[in-house]
Amino acid sequence: MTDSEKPTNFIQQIINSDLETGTVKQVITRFPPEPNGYLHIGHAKSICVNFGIAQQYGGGCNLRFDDTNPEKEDEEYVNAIIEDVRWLGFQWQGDICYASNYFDQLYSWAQYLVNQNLAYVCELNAEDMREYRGTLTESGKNSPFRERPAADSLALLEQMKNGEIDEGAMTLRAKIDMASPNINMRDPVIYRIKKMAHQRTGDKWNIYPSYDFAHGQEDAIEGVSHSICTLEFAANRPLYDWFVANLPLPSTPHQYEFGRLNLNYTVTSKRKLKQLVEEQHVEGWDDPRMPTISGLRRRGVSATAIREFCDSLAVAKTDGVVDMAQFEHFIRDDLNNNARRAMCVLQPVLLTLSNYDKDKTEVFSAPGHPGRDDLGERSLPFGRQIYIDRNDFSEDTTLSRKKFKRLVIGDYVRLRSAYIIRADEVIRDSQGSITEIVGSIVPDTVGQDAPEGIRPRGVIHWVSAADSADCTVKIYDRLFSQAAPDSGEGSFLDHINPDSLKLLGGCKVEKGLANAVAGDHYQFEREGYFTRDSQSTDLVFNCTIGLRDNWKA
RNA sequence: UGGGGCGUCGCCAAGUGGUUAAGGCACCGGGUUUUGAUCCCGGCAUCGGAGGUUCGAAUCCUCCCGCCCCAGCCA
Repeated sequence: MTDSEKPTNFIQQIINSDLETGTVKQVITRFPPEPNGYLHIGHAKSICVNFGIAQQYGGGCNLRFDDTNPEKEDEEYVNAIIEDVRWLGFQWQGDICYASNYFDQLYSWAQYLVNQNLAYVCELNAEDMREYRGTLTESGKNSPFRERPAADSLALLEQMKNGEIDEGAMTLRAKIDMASPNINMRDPVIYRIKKMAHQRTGDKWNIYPSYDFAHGQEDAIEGVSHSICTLEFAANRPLYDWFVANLPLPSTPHQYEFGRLNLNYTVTSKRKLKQLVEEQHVEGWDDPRMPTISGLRRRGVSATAIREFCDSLAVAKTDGVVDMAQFEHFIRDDLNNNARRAMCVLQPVLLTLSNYDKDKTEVFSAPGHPGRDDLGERSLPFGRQIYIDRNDFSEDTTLSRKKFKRLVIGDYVRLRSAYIIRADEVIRDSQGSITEIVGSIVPDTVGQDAPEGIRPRGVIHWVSAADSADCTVKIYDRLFSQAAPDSGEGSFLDHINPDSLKLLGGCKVEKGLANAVAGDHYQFEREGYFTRDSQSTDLVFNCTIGLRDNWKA
């Protein structure tokens, strides 16, 4: 779908109307990750939405770290997130923003609220506070500290800030309505004591603002016009608006929520991904089986594919689960159009062409891509001995041509970009397994149609035995064997697929790929799409995704 | 259960009172093909349910059913 055909989503409709009425002059959005984990495919949608809208309306999008909880955050994540956003192809407006840059301002707004008699220092402990909060059906009760004089709260807040109060002993709470049907409005905590160094502000603070007290104000400071987040924050919107209404903010941002991306056969929750990493169910955040941006990148998924996929998703208020096949479609689509072709034999078996001179070699030329001349040509050395895949050979002569379009003893097949050959006999070891196939070429068939009377069953790939490179290939399957690993009884860990990684050693690849670079994409013809693994020094290829395979055996 | 949100083909999703109810994915047929790929052609829903308003409803009203989110000093 092109942009012009794409329907206007509900956020764009709101923006259009804001622009028309003049309530908004310049569209500013933001992508606000908390640096407590790596970005995943779900974030990619949010990134595409936020940066995409800013781009569409000629505005800007901020990259802002919502670093209000030093307990869970780390600089490693900050750096990984920056790299991922950049790799996805987006550029934020101006400098990178941090919630922690606004801590002073936030603190003075907290004092402002106290002075307005709209916040107070509460000494209820966590347990009591829960008790006082009430339940979904019963309203809460006022804290006994609710009517504390502003001057006292101010002094206490200062002591909290200075580290003179124990963690958990006090909080600063907004004074709203303990009887509100929206639990978020029942005097929410806006500052809590955490005597903990922050990765950016060091030990300056002993108290940190809560998400609710920070987010809208950050938006206001940055002039964000449309603060777009996911559905689960909808219940926080009244609180967001309450701060915007009661604080002397430089602008009045608004929050809008859309449905986050869910994909089947995987998990998109930083908490769970972190667990997979920490409990070593995977190699790390960038394990190619992970739905993280870094994992997908290492797997060989292109940024373009991720963007196209995200753009194909609707921005709406429904929260569905997208079929992994839909993502895979965009991965294949991009790779099919852009990946260079190459041949790699995954399970090699030696094939000797008995009628081809021992000392003779030829070099054939094959296109880098069947439909793209700009990808040039590649050279394929050929000789008396080549490797083909064990799966491309059978001794069963009863196999129909339709059912088995590969090499069968006594029959013909086309070697891709080379000769038509025939299989004549097999050589076995003492165990009886095939160690070598002996065959023969049909002369003058390179680049030529099959001669009269010879009908190759199909086309198979191959590689020169003398002039190819050894490599290892990693084939991945879905990390979880259940479509919804999250749901149901038990842990999502119970549904980890034990066979999600298959390691194939001793593969043979075209010599030209011996120096392949991680991030370059290849289609190993008749197999799938691959990229060199960035974490190995040896020649290791990760299978990004297999080719579509429509034939039914 | 109180509040908020959502229910259109297996999945995603257009649709905002009058359309043969878009499109994509998946799937099923067929064609092309030196990749069983790509590509091409064709097939594939009466809109959660029941009432009602209307000449006319997926679109409006009523009731019902189902799913998601909120009771962190997480975000």
